[in-house]
Amino acid sequence: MTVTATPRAERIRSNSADRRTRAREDTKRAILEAATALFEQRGYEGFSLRQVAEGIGYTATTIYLYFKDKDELLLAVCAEGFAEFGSALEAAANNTTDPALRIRAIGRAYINFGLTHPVHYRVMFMQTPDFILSAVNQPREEISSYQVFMDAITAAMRAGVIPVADPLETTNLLWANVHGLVSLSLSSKGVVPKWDEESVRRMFEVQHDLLERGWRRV
Amino acid sequence: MTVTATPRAERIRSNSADRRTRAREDTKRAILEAATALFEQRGYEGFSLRQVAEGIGYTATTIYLYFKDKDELLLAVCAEGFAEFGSALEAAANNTTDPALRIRAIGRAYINFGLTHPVHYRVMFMQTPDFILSAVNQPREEISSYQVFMDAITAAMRAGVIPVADPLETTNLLWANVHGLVSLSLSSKGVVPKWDEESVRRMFEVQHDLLERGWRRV
Amino acid sequence: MTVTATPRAERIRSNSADRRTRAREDTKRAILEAATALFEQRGYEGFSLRQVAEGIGYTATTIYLYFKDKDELLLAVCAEGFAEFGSALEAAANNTTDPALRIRAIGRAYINFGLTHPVHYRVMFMQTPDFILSAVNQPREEISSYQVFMDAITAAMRAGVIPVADPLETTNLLWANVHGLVSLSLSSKGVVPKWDEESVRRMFEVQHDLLERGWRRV
Amino acid sequence: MTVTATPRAERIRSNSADRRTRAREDTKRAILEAATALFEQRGYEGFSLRQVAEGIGYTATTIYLYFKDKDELLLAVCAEGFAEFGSALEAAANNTTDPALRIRAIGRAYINFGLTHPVHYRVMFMQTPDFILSAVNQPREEISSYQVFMDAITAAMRAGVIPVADPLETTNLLWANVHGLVSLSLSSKGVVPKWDEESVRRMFEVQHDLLERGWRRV
DNA sequence: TATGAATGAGTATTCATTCAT
DNA sequence: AATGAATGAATACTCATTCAT
Repeated sequence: MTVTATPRAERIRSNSADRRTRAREDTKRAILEAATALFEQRGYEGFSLRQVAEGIGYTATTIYLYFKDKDELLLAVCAEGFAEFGSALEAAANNTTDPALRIRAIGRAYINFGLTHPVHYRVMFMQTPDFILSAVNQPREEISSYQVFMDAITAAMRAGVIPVADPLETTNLLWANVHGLVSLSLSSKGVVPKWDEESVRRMFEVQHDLLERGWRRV
Repeated sequence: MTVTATPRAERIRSNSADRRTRAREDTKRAILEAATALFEQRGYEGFSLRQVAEGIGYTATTIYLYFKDKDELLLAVCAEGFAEFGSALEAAANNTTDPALRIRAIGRAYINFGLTHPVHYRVMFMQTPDFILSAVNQPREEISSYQVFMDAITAAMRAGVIPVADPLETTNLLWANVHGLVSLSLSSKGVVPKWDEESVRRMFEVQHDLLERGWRRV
Repeated sequence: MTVTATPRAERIRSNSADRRTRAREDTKRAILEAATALFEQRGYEGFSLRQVAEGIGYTATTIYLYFKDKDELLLAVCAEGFAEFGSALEAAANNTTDPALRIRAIGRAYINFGLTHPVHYRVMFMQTPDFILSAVNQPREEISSYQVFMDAITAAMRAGVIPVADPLETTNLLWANVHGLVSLSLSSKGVVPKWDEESVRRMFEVQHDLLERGWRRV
Repeated sequence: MTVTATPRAERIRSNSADRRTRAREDTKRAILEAATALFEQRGYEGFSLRQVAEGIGYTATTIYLYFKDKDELLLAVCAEGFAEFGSALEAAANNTTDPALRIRAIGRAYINFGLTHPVHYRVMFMQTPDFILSAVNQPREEISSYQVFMDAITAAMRAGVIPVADPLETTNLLWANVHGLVSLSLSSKGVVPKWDEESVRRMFEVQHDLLERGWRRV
């Protein structure tokens, strides 16, 4: 089979297919973004397909061409967030081999993700567990990021950097620390002073310094 | 208190007015309680005037005689939450004079409120500030509890129990710590292990121990 | 307690209540009739609350004030038909003591009901059994009329007027005979000749004569 | 059949046209069969173009290339039903020359068709005539089966097997008898006892026996 | 010939709200 | 003070149909 110029018809078909695929993905992306925004604004129950559709100038019906139903759309929104979140945490973890530094780096990445993806963060971590639970058959990316966190902690325990304790509970505790900063900043920015992005980053360092100091020779 | 010669008609009118006022307040209270119960049970979106009314044997229409609309009723429910929250924090603060202990006590009270009033907590601290802000005329009880927190902290700084730093930021940090535990527990209970009530209380003590140790070695 | 003139207020209240009750029943009746007509025209699946409502100038929502849901409305339609049908059959049965005549009388009443209540008849006997079955908890009036039929038949068997055979099957057979005439007339009037009301009544007599003659010569 | 000198181009065109026509008819047939199957399975209202299309691996849109709209497809399905029904009756009629037996055979064929094609039967004989009548352009196969019935009856009258009477009315009566059995079985199976297929066939024989006995020496 | 995208009308049902009484 | 009737807007979802390709 020689490399002939692709026949015209073929080329056209292929281009046309390409274009269609691209258009399809664009639309899907538009829906996803509108959905994310609305979900963040209104929460699970306040969320409506109609409004998503209106937001991007489509009919509600159209959404069904891209997502099976409401839940599938919402799950797609979450999945996206979890994927990116997991990557960010892993990248941070792989950036250093020092166990103490690694934990701080993960924390920083966490804070950073929350501050730069407020909408996704809200969707992922500030909703009733019902919704997430309903997606129980889906592969849980969420868990993967939790694992990154916990691995770093057990490593630090083995290295004697932090006192040995129940790893699950320690992970939860650290997670809660950063989650507290991020989520409170999302809910309080503009209402309570000193919840701007810069303050939050600074507060994280203070919080983590205190932690490390507390861990030392418990 | 002598029986002054109030004219009979006047007395009747007044009594009747009293009775009416009392009856009115009773009904209002009944509605409020039913609303709170439903609210705690079904959450913000699952909440419906019809069901509130049914719960106390009135027509949905009747509620409009006591509250302008759904939002006003919901705001009243929230206001009650803030009031109770503020009282709980104040009570905890007044229970001891030791500055360090007082901070811990406030934290405990905070955790306790969150765990026992999950739905209220959600609405009060885990939503876009829009809804709360829309209650512009309401006195901001929220601020008052913030004040309790901050007062305890500045006192502790003066007493040398915790290192001197920006009081606002320190308050935010402590708030974030407890908020992290409460809110993450609300979102993760049943999904991630060790987020049951007991674990959260235990984790709070650990968290606070670490903090105190960290403060001591600054 | 003397017969005083009823106090004015009382009278007004009572009248007003009466009027309301009457209005309510009128509306309910209107809905029922519109529903019956539509059900007959379009069958179970083609039937829609919206159209019923439009037909009588109400909003679809209004129907929910009178009937819990679609099924309750449809069941009411059927119940009505079955009640009247049962009465008609019983009346006919009680009109004579002669066993043979009684059977013929019941048949005539059956035919008469079908011809004069075509709409109800369609709803009651020409739909998928699914719907009727779904009403399984409802007291089954239908059965009562079936019973009238069967009682007359067993009596006739005991009297030696018709040959002894399985009563259920004999009932089914007689029922099928009259049902065939009625239902075919409903589906064929205007399409096939000789399916007008008068012909049907005449055909019933012929059919029954043949039956009796057949029975006699078994 | 000699190979005449059709020009090559012409031959190609013609073959190609043939092939296209054949392909077209194959597809049409496939659609029709899928439609019939779905129709038999889900009934008139449960029937959806989307599902028909899916069943044969085409898009819903494709169906519009073969049938103008949903109704046209449904009418085609019905037409097939009428055709098959007519054939079945004719076949039964031609199977014997004995006038009495022929009538019974036609009846049996009728019962058989109804029991084995319940959904078709429903649409053909248990609906308001509107839908069928709307198929004005369709040749009325229905009539042809009616004719088969009536021919057998007039023949039987001439042969003295059944008493002479108005042929139309006699046909209607016989039709009603079998229709009663079939249609009541369709509506009552599972609700009323003894309406299973076997009972119906048995009841038909009983019914017909009685008829013949009634006819003898009226 | 076949398809993918899109739409508009339709379905049952729920809810907040208004109005006359 | 309380209610019953009624409405209009909203919800998720399905379907027949059209159009450009």
